[in-house]
Amino acid sequence: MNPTIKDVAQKANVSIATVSRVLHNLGGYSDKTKQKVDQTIKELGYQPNAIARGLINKRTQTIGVMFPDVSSAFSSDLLHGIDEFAHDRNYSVMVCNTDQDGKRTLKYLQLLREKQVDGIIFSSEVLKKEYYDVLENMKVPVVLVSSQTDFANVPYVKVDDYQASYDAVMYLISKGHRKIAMISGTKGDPIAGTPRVEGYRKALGAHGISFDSRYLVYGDFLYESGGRAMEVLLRKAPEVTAVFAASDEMAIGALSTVTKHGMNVPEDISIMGYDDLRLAQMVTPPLTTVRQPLYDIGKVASEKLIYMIESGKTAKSQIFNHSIVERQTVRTLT
Amino acid sequence: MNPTIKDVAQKANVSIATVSRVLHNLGGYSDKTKQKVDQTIKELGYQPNAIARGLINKRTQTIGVMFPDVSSAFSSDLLHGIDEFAHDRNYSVMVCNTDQDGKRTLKYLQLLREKQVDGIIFSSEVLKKEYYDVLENMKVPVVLVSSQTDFANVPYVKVDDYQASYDAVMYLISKGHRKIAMISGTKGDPIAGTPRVEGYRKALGAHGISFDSRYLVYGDFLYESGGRAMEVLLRKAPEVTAVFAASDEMAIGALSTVTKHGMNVPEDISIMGYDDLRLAQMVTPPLTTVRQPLYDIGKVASEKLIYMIESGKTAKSQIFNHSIVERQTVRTLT
DNA sequence: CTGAAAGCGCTTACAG
DNA sequence: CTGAAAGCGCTTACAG
Repeated sequence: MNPTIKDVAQKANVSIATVSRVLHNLGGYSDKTKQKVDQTIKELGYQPNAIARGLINKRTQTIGVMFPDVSSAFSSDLLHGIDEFAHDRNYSVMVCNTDQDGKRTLKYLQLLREKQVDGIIFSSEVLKKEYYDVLENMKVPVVLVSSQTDFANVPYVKVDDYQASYDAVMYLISKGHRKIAMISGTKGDPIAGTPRVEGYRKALGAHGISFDSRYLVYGDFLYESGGRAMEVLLRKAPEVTAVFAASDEMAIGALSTVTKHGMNVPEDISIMGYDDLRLAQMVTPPLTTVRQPLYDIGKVASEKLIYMIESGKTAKSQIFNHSIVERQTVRTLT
Repeated sequence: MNPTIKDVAQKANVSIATVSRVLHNLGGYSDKTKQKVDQTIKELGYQPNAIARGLINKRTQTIGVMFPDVSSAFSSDLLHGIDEFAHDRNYSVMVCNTDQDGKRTLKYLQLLREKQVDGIIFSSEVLKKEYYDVLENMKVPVVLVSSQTDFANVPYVKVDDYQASYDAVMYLISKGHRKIAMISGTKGDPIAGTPRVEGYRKALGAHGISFDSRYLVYGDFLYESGGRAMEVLLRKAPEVTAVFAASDEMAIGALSTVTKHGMNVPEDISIMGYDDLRLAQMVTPPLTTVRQPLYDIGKVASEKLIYMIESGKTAKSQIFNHSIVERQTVRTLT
């Protein structure tokens, strides 16, 4: 058995109350006492038990984080940022992989509740009513990452998807493109789907380019779907000069199939991605994309959550700036 | 305040002992009692408090996982597997990002200890004596992933790095290559560095190919270093026909610089990676590589750890099978 | 079949 | 400056 506060109290000939006081620098003891206690703590190698402390304080100093897919580059960048800030403030983070499955999500929420986490970060998924209900019931602060919700005022931190998409397409137009296709993410996705499509259409409209439904094809954000989408584009709309994909993975999928067809990027067709994951720089040619500062977003989400936990107030949502990272997959048309 | 066991006891007109019993299906109560209790649990929306339970059981049902870099594709695949199994068994997982920093690692270890985790998975890093000491002191089971140690018998789960590297180079030789360079990971790394270099040398030797020190260059497993390494290879040993990199990232870095120099893979030079991360399939041409089943490794590590926690016994180490995934970056020389 | 009580390792009024 | 005591929300002998 590891020593408890009782053991040090005994050995130091003081009460456990006193040990607790010096442990927390609460004052109200003589220097001599403090020294004695400090020393026997060292001798015994005493470590406080956060569980016992948590029971009485009703604070566990741990936060829960829910991802649709922990192993995606997207989630893991976020997680890195979240973890960084949390640990700085002496919070631990528990991860949960929802697999985008409602049952699983509910089960994890339940688990996090039983474990008495102090707050929850909910990432990249729509906060359904049923989730919100249990969250509300748990009475812990929640912040959304790359997501939003209409239920109540749950703060979120994300990029302006509509605007980012708009800017991306504007960029393509500024490079002389007019026949611009889009590979969208999951159809109907209210966060990373629809708003990006709207940004695309709006940018087109701003330049009097009419929307051609053959130019819009749907994927699911993943690599394979980008490749498939590009296949249909090549077949149905070979005149397209540029394609904007709603994720880097899909953009890279598109890039692969273009190459597979013996064409070159950007000479024959330009491709633009979304996210700026690490792999955007790793492909050949390096991908031009719109960047979301995922690590920072994670950090700030963590910061807001901990602020809410410790202050009891609610935090303000925050929209992060996106930016266009010019690399080598977009050609200027003359 | 959320309701406690006391509240349900009161409302159901039984003692908390009885509530606890029906909660755990311990038997020793009438059907009628069970029904009454079950119902008021539902009515009150009672959820047990795992913290209180943990205090008394000395089990928190949570495990800690330490990664040098949570945001790497490598770590996140592992994490996915770990999380999957753990949650299946109703364990939560706490992640820690060590940044490969000794101070940080020690700090996290301390944190995990205070939080009373039931066990720890230590990934991709050498288990230094100082870490081992505190781990030993914590008296919780530990399993190593993609790592090994000489201290005591801490079980590990990994691939046979030496053999995997040997097989990779043998594969290259079987394709007719004899001038084979290697881009190694961090020099002196006892897990993913040295053994892979040895496998390389051994395979060469097996075919009477003498080792040329100009053909061996060191990186740090990351993309950029692979590119740099390839630059020196191109300059100092342009006659090389194939290069084996000790990580997919480095292989892809090499691939980029080869392309940048106007050469083609695999026509002008063959490249082979190590890991089989998702991105190996995403680059063009898709990377031939040696696969480690990271997700499964994570899962099994989780399984072993939980086995140790629950049985009190120690688990056996396990070597996973690697395999060669043939894609399109290796050419047959005739 | 059921309850009173001790106890897990702490913190925090309260009293002196 | 210091200690005795209550209590956080549970589980588990022990007794009946």
